Amino acid sequence: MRVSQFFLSTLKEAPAEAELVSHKLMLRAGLIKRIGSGLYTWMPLGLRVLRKVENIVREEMDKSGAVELLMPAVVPAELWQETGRWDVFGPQMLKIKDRHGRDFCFGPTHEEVITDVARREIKSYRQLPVNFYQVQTKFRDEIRPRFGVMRAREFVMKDAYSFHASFASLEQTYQVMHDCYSRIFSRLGLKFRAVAADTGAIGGTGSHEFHVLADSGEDAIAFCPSSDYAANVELAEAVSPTTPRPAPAEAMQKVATPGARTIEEVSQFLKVTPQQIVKSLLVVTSEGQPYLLLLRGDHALNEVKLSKHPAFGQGFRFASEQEVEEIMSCRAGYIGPKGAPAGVGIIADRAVAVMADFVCGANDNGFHLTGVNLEDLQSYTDGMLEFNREVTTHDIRNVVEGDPSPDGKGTLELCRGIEVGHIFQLRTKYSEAMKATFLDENGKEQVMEMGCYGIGVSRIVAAAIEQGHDEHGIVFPPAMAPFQLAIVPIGLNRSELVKETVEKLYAELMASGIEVLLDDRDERPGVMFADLELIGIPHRIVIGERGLKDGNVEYQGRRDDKATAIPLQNIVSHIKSVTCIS
RNA sequence: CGGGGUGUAGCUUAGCCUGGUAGAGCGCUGCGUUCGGGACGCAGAGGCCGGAGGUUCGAAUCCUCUCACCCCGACCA
Repeated sequence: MRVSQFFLSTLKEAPAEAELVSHKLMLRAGLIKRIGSGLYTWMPLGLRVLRKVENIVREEMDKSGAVELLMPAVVPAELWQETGRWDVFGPQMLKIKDRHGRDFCFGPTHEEVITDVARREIKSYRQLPVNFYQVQTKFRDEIRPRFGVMRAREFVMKDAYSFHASFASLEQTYQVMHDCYSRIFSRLGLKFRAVAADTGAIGGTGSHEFHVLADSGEDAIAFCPSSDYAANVELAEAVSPTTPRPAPAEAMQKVATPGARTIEEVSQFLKVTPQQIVKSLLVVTSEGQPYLLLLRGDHALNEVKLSKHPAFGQGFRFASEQEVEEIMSCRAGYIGPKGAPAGVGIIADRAVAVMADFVCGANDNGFHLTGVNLEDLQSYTDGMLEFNREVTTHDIRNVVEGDPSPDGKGTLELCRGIEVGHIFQLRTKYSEAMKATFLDENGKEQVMEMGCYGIGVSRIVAAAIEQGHDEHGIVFPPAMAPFQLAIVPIGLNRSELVKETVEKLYAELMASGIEVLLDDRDERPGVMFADLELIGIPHRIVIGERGLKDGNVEYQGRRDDKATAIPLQNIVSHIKSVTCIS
């Protein structure tokens, strides 16, 4: 491809809307153009990258025995109503009406559609298992689209759905997909990690997320360096402390702490560490029942874990400032378990159960209690706290670095990741709701087991840039780069020798099956270098009279800090070897 | 949806507080000089100052309403 026939639109400065490196670079390199919030045009250069990703995904899916189909992007409401998700999915679903006033949505995911296909097509266990997939544009009306295509409303997703005659068969395919995903991300040249995950709105049992590791990632991952344990922090269990609760050593005292409301303020004011403070949070369930949550001062509430507690299954929210005052008769910042009104449930994190001589709010404006022990609250029996009401201990916090690994094989570390893939064992959630059944060997009707497997194709492009960039621009992994090689002629229209050499080499490299971008703009060298580095082409050769008079051209890899002179007659084989084309 | 912020040329922005003919850099067009790391000179094109209403002799500037976008939280590939 010649630049003069292609379309590059690079920018020297990043548009102000972009914050994240990958977003800035994608805009500067002209990969994407924003058309509205969370809506992007993939420009020719960006589309080449997107297609590279899609193709690798397709190849590996096909190799793993999945079969491609394509479902409609616009889906009738009835299918969603069958599973109840028309309402459950809520405003995240873009709902539309046709000219007859019938309801449709722009598909945010396709479990319903594929299950409808399966129940119509599959009658016998002999047709199972089967794994369908598609690469398609999805639309999710995100509350807050951001970071360019990282969290866009319209995005490209590879979604696969498998159907099985037995759970054992589902588990087998699940493992095949797990391996398939690992191969996909390895081939794409990404540093990634598979982690145990929460199943979220999609539902089901077993689930793993695939994360591209990057400091800017939106997800926190807990992993154990001395074992293969890895889980999303949303899920990672904070195990019960094994150390016994120290014996109480202090007497409870009420102290004035004027103006000190946050953990930080209280710890500075009283000269204690956050670990010695119990943090009290007031939440209200959707039924209106208030609960006081107790956490160690340096720990953070895990809302996903809390929502799994039976009392919070229907949802909960933090109490507003006014509600705190109404319920606790005291301002936020000074509330605590001692003397909390009857009728307020109390749930303590496991870590609180082994704290002694701690600090907590006194339920009196401007006062905290020090030297508090569970005995002071009332009586204490076997991990179950009792005082003016029952207090239960649960795992409701995020794990922190240094917590013991739940597999008992060391301590946890934390890192951040960008979720680019997610696999689920759906079991029969959808097949049951939609009556997707088959006849087994005995002629008996059975509900199909299902799995589903998603990859955020467009997100991968952003994630790869997040992981691969330097001060000059994008450093694409070769598998995703829009072109493998850039040819930069110096003085294309001033030197017959350069022109001839370049044309000959370009033809030869193209014939070798290498994706070459020839910069025939006759720009000044600096302009060409800057553009080609910005767009992340992995390999570059520079051809100028200076080198040619010694019979050389220059080669430089995108990550190399300087160029190497290569004799002209060797350059094609050199390029073949660095681009791994034999 | 709650909290914070920003809208001036394709991009980055000055001007706004204190009302008086809208400026710059990059990019773009033409001519010339340059030519191995985002060149230089000259000449140009390009703006309903997000939109609507108001105050005023006069509004980018002050007021009201609206729209869009960005950042922080809950959602997710």
